[in-house]
Amino acid sequence: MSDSDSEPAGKHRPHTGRRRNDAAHEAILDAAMRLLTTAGGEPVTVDTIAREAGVGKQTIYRWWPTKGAIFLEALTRHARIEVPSPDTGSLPADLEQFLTATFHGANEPATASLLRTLAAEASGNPYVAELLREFTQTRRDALNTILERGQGRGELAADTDLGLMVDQVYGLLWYRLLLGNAPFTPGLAKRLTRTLISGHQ
Amino acid sequence: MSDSDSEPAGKHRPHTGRRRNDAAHEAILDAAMRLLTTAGGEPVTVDTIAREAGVGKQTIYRWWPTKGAIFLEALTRHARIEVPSPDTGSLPADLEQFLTATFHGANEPATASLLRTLAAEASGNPYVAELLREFTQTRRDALNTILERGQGRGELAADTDLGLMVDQVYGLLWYRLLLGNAPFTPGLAKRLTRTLISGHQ
Amino acid sequence: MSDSDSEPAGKHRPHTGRRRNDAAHEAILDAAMRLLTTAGGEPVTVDTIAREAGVGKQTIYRWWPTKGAIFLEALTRHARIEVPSPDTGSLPADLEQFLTATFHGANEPATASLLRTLAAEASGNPYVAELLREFTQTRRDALNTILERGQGRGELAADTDLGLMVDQVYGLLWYRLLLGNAPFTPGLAKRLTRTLISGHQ
Amino acid sequence: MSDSDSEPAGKHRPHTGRRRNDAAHEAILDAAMRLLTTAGGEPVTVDTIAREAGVGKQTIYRWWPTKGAIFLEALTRHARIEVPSPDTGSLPADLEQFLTATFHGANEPATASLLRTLAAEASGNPYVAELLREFTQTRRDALNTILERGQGRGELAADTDLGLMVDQVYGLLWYRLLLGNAPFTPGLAKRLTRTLISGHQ
DNA sequence: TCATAAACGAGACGGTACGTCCGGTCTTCTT
DNA sequence: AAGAAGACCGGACGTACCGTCTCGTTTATGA
Repeated sequence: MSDSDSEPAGKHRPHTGRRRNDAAHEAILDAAMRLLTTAGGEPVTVDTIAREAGVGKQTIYRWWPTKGAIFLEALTRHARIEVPSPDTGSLPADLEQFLTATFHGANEPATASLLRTLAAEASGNPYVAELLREFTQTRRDALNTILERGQGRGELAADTDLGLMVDQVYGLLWYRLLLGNAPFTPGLAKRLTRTLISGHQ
Repeated sequence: MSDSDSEPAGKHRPHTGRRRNDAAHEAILDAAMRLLTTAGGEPVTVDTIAREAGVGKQTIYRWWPTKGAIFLEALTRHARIEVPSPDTGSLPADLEQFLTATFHGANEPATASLLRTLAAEASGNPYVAELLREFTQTRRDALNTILERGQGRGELAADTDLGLMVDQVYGLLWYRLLLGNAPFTPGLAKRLTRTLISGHQ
Repeated sequence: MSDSDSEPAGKHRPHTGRRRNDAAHEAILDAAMRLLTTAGGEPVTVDTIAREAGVGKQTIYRWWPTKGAIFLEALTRHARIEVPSPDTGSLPADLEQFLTATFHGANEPATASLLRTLAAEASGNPYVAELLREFTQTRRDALNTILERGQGRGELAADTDLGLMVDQVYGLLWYRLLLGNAPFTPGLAKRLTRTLISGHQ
Repeated sequence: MSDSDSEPAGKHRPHTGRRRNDAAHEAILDAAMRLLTTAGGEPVTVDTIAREAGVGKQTIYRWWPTKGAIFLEALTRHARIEVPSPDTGSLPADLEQFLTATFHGANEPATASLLRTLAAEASGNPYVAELLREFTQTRRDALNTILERGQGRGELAADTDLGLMVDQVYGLLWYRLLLGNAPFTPGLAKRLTRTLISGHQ
């Protein structure tokens, strides 16, 4: 008694009531991804996700404000295999490694579906757009760090617009992902690396 | 049939039935664009377009198979100010001119809204996706022509992957358009031109 | 042309647009009744009605504000077989005839289901309650007319509370209907007639 | 194990554990009635009752199987002021006394709300319907006893259908309660008494 | 005095129905 | 035949409520 009463920092009550069911949480994310990849033509519905996850719709809306938010969390969870931030001492090597990993990830059907769907949800739903922006920002930051290191070593001109380089990378990625006009072939990372670096020296 | 076709002088054809009303046609496209640009948060509905254009819904579906198709025609009409295919004899000059015009167009709020909306419609509607792909292809072809001319003059390496270059341009365009993380500043065309060419020499 | 133009009172436009689909209208009422009678335990859903009627849910909500309103219209349509207002010159004869018809109607499973369901909807939905009140009022009026005639002939005491008599009739009806503790047997009309009249002489 | 199993005389299971909280019990019934009478338009929810009573929902469902059961207990508790079973030796006197008490109870707003709500819950929930039937049965029995006594004294014809008389009383009661078309005025008991008895002599 | 057991407030959960919204089609009358 | 008006089917949306299921806490025994 006196313990809890005297608890000086006693800021927030210890949470009473049933706690969030992590199994349901996971089941929802799993179901969302599974449906995205399996259902080729994909009006993936909230009801569908709920049924597939064996979950009540309310449970979804309790934790995610929007369908897009579900997909985004599925994406971040799926992509937790961290983007590498290689530091070999050589910009071309670092960059190629980064690009290889990035394009490899984008080649996974699940990831590709998620990104496509998220882009669709983001338009027309500012909240999802913001979430997506935050997600991409961490990727942009990682790439930017690599470039800055190279620039520090003189591998890029001092006045190089690093933001432009980053956009060229992710622009290519999203463009091919969304328009689907060309695949991410194995040699692409090396070719893009060469092009970017010699373009910005 | 032959009646209407042979009707060059178009004198007095019995012609029962009303002819296509071009005013309505235009009103629809105008309304679509107006709604896209004005309505900040934009569930631009077909009903809304119809009402705004003072037109029956059926009149819309008589001429366009899908909501996305309306937007696409609005886009092409709006962008009929033809993309230039400059031929100055110098690749850097040609390219910069092309990019300047392209980025200038993308900076118009109406165009930007249209492209964003179309991207959204395209996902989940394969037909619109195809239309959009056709639209972009003409742009890609124009750019490709410029690049081939430069390559013919030795301004690009013989083994340059022109498709990659094109994707780098349009990737940047769509990326900044959709993610909205950076604007199309005046100097961008020149900077990108320099970067691309020296990257692919 | 001139007909409609010359229409002198021509107050309101002649109604443009597609007209209400009477087939759908009927199908909905039919489906509602069919479901009520067949589905023994009957949370008859709006979706169910829509599906059974082969109709979009919106079509239902366009014309009826509430589920209860559907049932009420189904009831009035079903009960249009007018309550008789017999006038034989003898109150006992008139009353017995009226009661026989009334109890006969209440014995139909469809009617009984409708009345039970409506009573349920009426509680908790004031609008339906009002509709139901209006419906019952016409029945009360019919009975009241019969009684007044008898009273005019001296078959009932001049100070008889006719409202009470009416309530005794319909009270019995609804009570047995809702509580279901006793059926409407053939002799009931005659017995109730005798009781009421000798009770109010 | 064998301990508890072998316990054949199973006399007094000691009952360890916290005991039922009567304060909560009462709070729930109070809250239910308060909400029914105050909340004019009344989707009186279980969650609402729980919050109003300062009680967890489980505490409600531990003691009552259904929302309707709560209301029914609230009703019985509220109506424990026992229905009198007067025995003055005169049927008219007994009956008038009984009716006066009954109508008086039905005039209380709380009782009226409870009965209306219970009628609603009973439809669509057979269990509540059964509970309600049991409740009304005790009232019917009381009235029936009075009538039988009178019949024994020759105040009613020997072949009188007592069940019909009872239904006439409770029919009137429920009808006016549910339809609300007429109040329970002070003179009603006397008038109904006279009518019923002279109707069934 | 402590272990066991039940009841408690809180609140998340699965499920079902609700009433609304939109896309694309169909129907009516007018032009 | 084409147009404006607007009803239609289908199907997803997000909310509300019911009755169940955990949590951690509190209160009563019996060992």
